[in-house]
Amino acid sequence: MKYSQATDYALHAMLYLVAEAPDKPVSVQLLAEKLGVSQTYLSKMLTKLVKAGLIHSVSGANGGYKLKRNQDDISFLDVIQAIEGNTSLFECSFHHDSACLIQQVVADAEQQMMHTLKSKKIADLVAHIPKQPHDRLT
Amino acid sequence: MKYSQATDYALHAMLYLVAEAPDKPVSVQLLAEKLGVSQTYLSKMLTKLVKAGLIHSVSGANGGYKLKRNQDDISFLDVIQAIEGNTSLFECSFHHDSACLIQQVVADAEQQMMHTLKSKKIADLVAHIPKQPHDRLT
DNA sequence: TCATTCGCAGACTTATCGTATCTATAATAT
DNA sequence: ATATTATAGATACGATAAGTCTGCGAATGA
Ligand code: SF4
Ligand code: SF4
Repeated sequence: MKYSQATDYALHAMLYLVAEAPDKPVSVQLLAEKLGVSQTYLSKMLTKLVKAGLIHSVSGANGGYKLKRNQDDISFLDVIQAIEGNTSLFECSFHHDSACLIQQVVADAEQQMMHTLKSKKIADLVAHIPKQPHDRLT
Repeated sequence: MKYSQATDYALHAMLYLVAEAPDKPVSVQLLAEKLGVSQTYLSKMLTKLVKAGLIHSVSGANGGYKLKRNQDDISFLDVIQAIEGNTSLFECSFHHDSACLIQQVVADAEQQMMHTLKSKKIADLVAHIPKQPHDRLT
């Protein structure tokens, strides 16, 4: 049970967008090269980020992606949920009359995690990184 | 990104073991019937619980499974980790020199969740359930 | 205007993992 | 001994993740 690799890519891409050029659009070509992943595949994740309202896309020549909100508003939770969805870790297919106590317990615990992930902003990491998020090799 | 259905089965099985017969062994046949899942499949999860030290198995006629520890010592986290493993939600394949800040953030958040799951005991739910954990239908 | 550059969307293939079954084996009570 | 029960391995199936290919539409600039 792990976050998908797509989340990994998305986090690194956001990290780059925040650290490098908050205003100027960055092409998927450059991002894909930095992360060592194909353009078409990475674009799927970036599109998800767009639909989640985290970034903004501009078509045409010299286009690319740039941040939509203030960079301090973008949390880890935002990125993770944009990719992984916002379904609970525990969801039973069988619905019965009384409320499910098991789901309740897991949901409560998950809420703790989400709270922490929401408080952590992408920009928080940038400060600790010398120049820019390193290129991924794998 | 969801817990596997096996975790669902394991939780319900543990719930039954705690609620019904903490001492007398319960056969996988009975448990499987209650949960609506095949014996051979459920046995795999129960074996994992055995290896995790949560329950004890006794072979032979009138055998089955019974709790190993005190029932108040068995937390949700114990069961979940027995099935899902204890790997972090976020693990990058690429290891570089400096520590990974992303993994750090997610691990911290996950720790919050684990703390809650550890404080919640299986026995806590039994008190709220009228007679016994209901049979699963699906 | 026209061609180039770019993001977007859908169909598609492949790999991986969860789910589930079957069978054989070992251990224990009667 | 025989029936009963857990355990382990091999195997098959299905769902989802991972990745590719292709065409379309929007914007730029020459
Ligand atoms: S108690 Fe919760 S997990 Fe169990 S069958 Fe009911 S809804 Fe599903
Ligand atoms: S920063 Fe972390 S997630 Fe990114 S490549 Fe390095 S180890 Fe992997």
